Formats: sequence, structure tokens, C-alpha cells
Amino acid sequence: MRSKITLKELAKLLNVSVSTVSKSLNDSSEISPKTIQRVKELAKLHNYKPNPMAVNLKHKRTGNIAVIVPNISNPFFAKVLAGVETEVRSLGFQVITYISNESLQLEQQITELLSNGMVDGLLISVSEETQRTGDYEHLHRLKEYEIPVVLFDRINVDIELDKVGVNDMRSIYNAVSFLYSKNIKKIGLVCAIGEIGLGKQRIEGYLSACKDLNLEMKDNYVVVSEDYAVLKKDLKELLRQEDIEAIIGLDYISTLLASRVVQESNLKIPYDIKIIGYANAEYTEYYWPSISYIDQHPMKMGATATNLLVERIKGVGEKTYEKILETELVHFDSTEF
Amino acid sequence: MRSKITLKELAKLLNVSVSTVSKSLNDSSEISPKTIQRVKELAKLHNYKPNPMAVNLKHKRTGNIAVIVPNISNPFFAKVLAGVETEVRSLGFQVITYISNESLQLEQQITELLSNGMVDGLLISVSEETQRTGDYEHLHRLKEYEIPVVLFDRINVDIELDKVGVNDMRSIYNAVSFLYSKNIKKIGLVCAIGEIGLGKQRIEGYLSACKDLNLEMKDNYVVVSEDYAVLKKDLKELLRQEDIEAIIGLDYISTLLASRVVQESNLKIPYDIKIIGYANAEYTEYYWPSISYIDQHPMKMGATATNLLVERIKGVGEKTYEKILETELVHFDSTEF
DNA sequence: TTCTTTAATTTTAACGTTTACTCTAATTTG
DNA sequence: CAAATTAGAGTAAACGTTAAAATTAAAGAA
Repeated sequence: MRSKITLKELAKLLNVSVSTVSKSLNDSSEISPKTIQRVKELAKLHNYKPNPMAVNLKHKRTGNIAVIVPNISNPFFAKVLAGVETEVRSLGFQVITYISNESLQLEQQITELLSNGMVDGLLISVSEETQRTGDYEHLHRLKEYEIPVVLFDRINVDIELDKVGVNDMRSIYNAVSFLYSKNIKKIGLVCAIGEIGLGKQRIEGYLSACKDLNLEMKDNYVVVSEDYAVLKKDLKELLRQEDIEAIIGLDYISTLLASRVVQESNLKIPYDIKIIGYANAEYTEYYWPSISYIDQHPMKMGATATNLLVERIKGVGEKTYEKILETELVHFDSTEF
Repeated sequence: MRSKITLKELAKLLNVSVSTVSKSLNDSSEISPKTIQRVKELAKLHNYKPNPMAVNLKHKRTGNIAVIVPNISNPFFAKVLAGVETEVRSLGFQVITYISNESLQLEQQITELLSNGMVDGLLISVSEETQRTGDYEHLHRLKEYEIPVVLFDRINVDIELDKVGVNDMRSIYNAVSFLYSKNIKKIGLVCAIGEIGLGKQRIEGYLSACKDLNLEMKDNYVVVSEDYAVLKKDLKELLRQEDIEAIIGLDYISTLLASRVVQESNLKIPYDIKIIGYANAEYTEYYWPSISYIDQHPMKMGATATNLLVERIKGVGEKTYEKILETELVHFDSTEF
């Protein structure tokens, strides 16, 4: 009904020029206080809202920030997105969400779309395929178009861009150390994300902890595969052969799988075996037994990445910047002693 | 570097007018084939992309579709969003994502934002609080601004808007019938979402199935609370007192909780007791034991809602429309016989 | 040949803002 | 009291497009 009124219409009603109205609403000192008031009153009466398209065209910006997540069903990314959304909104921008489905091609398509200047900046966690092939051409291209890019979470990538993530080596090192402090020494590893940098980092962190702490560590302690069936079989075999005292899952599916295989093998958590996973409260807390996990503070990661990006959009600083957040081991049933 | 070139600059390079360039790129019949070709070649050479702000301003649209989800950590909504994203992108729009956090106030704030004409339409699953208070004023207001709104999932709402969801009564009725067909007759219910319409619908569906099939049903068979601790206690008590043969969880947390309490009560799934939940593959498949669930096809729901909204944006039809999708009972360990 | 049609392009206005610049009248200054 | 400043407004250009209307030149018809 009382559909959007424009500056021009307000101007006509007030018998002043369009620019007087515009200036009044922007509290310009060029306009007399009484005129300002008169304008503002009518504007409020008619519920005037500036047309964002027009304002943004004039200001050569969009007010939009794109986020590309590889997989939104992973609650980690869902929570990062939640963090981004809250922060972005509080900064007066909007989030345009894209899901790459772990596909390089889709990622390229999306960045191609973005290159028309639809957004002021991009937050991205690169897809598995992208990391595997090491093809970051599309991200470089965005830089050429002067669209700032901030990487989050999957930041183990050889490219000059701002990054926000955690120290994956340290996070698992700490987990191993914790177990060691409780006299647990035979620790297995399950991993379905060996293809991406951050999986490799975690494995490396595990290996280096084992070495430093002088833990027993045979080849089959590290179970890595993209194929869940293989993962399950190998893990089952490991449990049969060795007296594993704890398992660390490097991703949420591995973690759930580990819990499942352990129980199918008639081992009791946490009495026979401890479990620690990279996972989220949603997946661990209501579980039985509930699983201790390494919290990477996804909401905070989202908020941090957003702030960094907005700084860039505003043109602050030049050198790329890498922000590392602390992780935290959250205890549930599976690490009870 | 080779930052965005405009029509004006192309025109100057080609020694023609801006409108010739514009028309050429839009394949206007007013322009000669050779000019069109000449223009297109240079445009491609300079990687010309029309400025979306300018185009949209001219066309009085935005190309944006807003989605408000109550909680993105719930993989159901995450998947709806994925469905929306894919469909929206294929239709040439962008998704602007908002998370209401189950808060009416936030929902109002967001719709207020949207009323400046930032988006062409809105997809929303209303928050718990909104349903509890029954305050839909903000949605009405959007209609006044001629912004089409489509409700999804939580559609048990007394308001004249397009809706896409499932038949909640029937979905649970079918689940109860299935159990009955397997000679299971003492069926309990756990529910943490009794406050929202769809929870009530499911409870009603359960009750009506029990009645029709002449199942035993005492008051304490239906365990409802927003408080997980209470839920847990009551359920434990129920299991102690009665020989429950199956439990249906009306939301994913209740479902996980049920599985947990059952196992803590030393009952074996599925031998002693079956479980069916409203949940998602992510939460059930890798679980031990894996849990059978009622699939509400979230991706499809997202895609369907998107299509309906885009029809509205294009101005097709007037009467509001309610689209009901079929649900499906997916079997895992917890309903093995 | 003159008139009419058609083809191809340019001019202009418009979308809704912002803002640099200009204008006028009132006020201040020397 | 004339000159200079300033307050308060208006004009117009600009952001990058699209498209209706106008112009021009060439082709076709009488």
C-alpha cells in the first residue's frame, strides 16, 4: 500500500529541492535546523527509507559480503556462518551465502559470478578439491578485481591472502599431551580428511607429539581414508590387533565412526578406551556416551574473519595477516577417568 | 589491475554512443550485426561485466532473496538452506542469509531491515518465540511493502502466506502405523518442541494413530519439555515403569537424548526397544546404533519454497498456496527386526 | 524525382541517490 | 555605507545502466 516514497516525492510535498531533502536527512550543516526538522518529520511520517541500490551505486559499494563454505551440513561451518552473519549484520552489511559442495568447479563458477562486483569482499573456506589440485587461480583473479578475500579454517594454503584459523598442529599436540598426562600411551588416529592441508597438519601434530613424548606408534595406528567403509574396516582391525587406549578423530564423521566401531567391538567408552574428536557440541553432547571434543570456536572464527575482511574493505593495511585462534579441549563422558 | 570497465569507456573506445553499446550487448534488433559483433569483441576483450547495482536500480529489483532460519546448527535448516542456495543461484538470484536464533525480536529487526527494499522476497521459518506469542505483524508489514513472503517447515501458522512444508500429522501417523504393523504396541514419545505448532501437530498425529489403532497409551507415554534435564528424567522414569517397545523423538535433540537414556538404562537398541526420530542422516547414520529417521527432504523443501517465491516475485498468481511434501521413513539399526 | 519507409545510430530521460558548485539574500566587516 | 562574508537554499552532474524518442542516411515506391 504505502509503498516506498522517494526523495523526489518528499521534495515535492515539502516544496523544496531534492538536494535539500537529501542533505537534511544526512544532517548537513548547510541546511537550517528548522528545515532539517521539517524534512525529517515528513520522512518519518511516510516511513522513508533510502533505496539501497541507488545509495550503493552512488557510493560505489554494495554492502554485501560473500561467504563460501564447502559444506553447510557440517555444523562447524554452520556455526562459522552464524558467527559471520551476526557480525556482518552488526557492521551494516549483508551476507550472501554460497555452498561449494567441496567442488573446485563450483567454487570457480561462484567467484566468476562475484567478479562483476556484486560484493565488497569474500570469506572463503576452500573446497577439498581445490586444496587437492592446488588451483587457486580464481582467488587470485578476485584480488585483481580488487575484491578482498579472507580465508578461514582451511588456511594451510600457499597463497598471499588474509587468513583466520587455528593452530591445527598445536591443537592435537595438546590433546595427545593431555592423554599422556593421564598415562594413556597407545593412541590411535582416524582421519577422513587426509586430502586437505588441515588433516595433514593434524596428523603431523600427532606424530610430533608421539615422538616428543616417546609414545608407542606403529604404522597402523594412523587410519586414513576418504572411504568410510575402508576407515571402518581398518579401525576394526586395529582394535582387534592392538590394545589401543584412546582414539582421536580428526573430523566429525571419523569421530562418530570411531565411537561406533569401538562399541561394535564391545569396548566400553571411556573405561576400555577414550575418545577425543574434532567435532561440535551438537554431535557430541547428546550422544551416548558423549564425546570429548576439540572446540575450535567456530562462531568466534566467523566473527574474526568478518572483522578482518571489513578492515580490508575499508582499505586498512596492506600486508596480509594471519590470525590464529586458540582451541580448547572440552570434556564429556569419553575422557572420564 | 584491469579493473572494471564501463559502458561509457567501451563506447569511447569504439567511437559509438553508450546506448549502442548497451543495445549491442543485449542483442537488440535495432543494431546492425557487424556493430554488435564489434562491440561484443571489445567487451569480451576487456572482460566487461555490467554493474549489478546500476542494472538493478534501473530495473527496480535487487536480485536478492532473503532467508531467515531460526537456527543454522540444526542440520535440517542447514540443508534447507543448501537447497535454497542451489535453486536461487540457478535462477540468477543471490541468497542473503539471516539467523533469527529463535528470537522474535531479532526476526522483527531483520524484517525491518528488509523493508528498505534490499530484497525481492523472503523465505522464512518463523522462530519459536514468534509462534509462541503469535505475533506476525512484521510479516504482514512486509506484504504491505509488496515483498512476497514464503513460509517453510514451520507452517502451522494462522496467516495468509504461501507455505511449503510437510504433513506433520501424517508423517508420524505413518511411523506409528509402521511400528504397529511390526506388532509394536507400546510406543512412547519424546518432544522438546511442544511450544511450536509443528510439535503439537506431531503429538496430535501420534495420539490419533494410537486411538485409531487401539494402542495402549498412558499419559506418561508422552514426554514433553523444553528442559532437556526434565526430558531426560521423565523419560528415564517412563522406561523404568513401563515396558515401552519403541520411542519416537519429535526433534533431533529429543531423538539423540532418547537413544542416550535408553542405553544408559541398559536397554539394547533395537532388541529391547526401537527408536525412530525426526532427524537427519548426519545425526543418525554414523551413530551407534544408527537411528531410523523420518526424512523431510529438506533440500527439496528449500528448492520448492524458492521456486514458489520466485513465481510470486514475477507476479504469477494471487491466491496463497500451500505446498505439502511427502516424508519418508528411512531405516537404520534402530528399527531392525 | 520526390515521398515514404526502413535501418542504424544518437540523444535524452530515467532509476534514486549524493555532492560539488552556483545563486541569492542577509549579515558582518572595515 | 560599500564590500566581503556567510547562511541557506537550489542546480546540475554523477554513479552505470536501459530504453523511449529523435535523428540521420540510405533504400524503396510512386
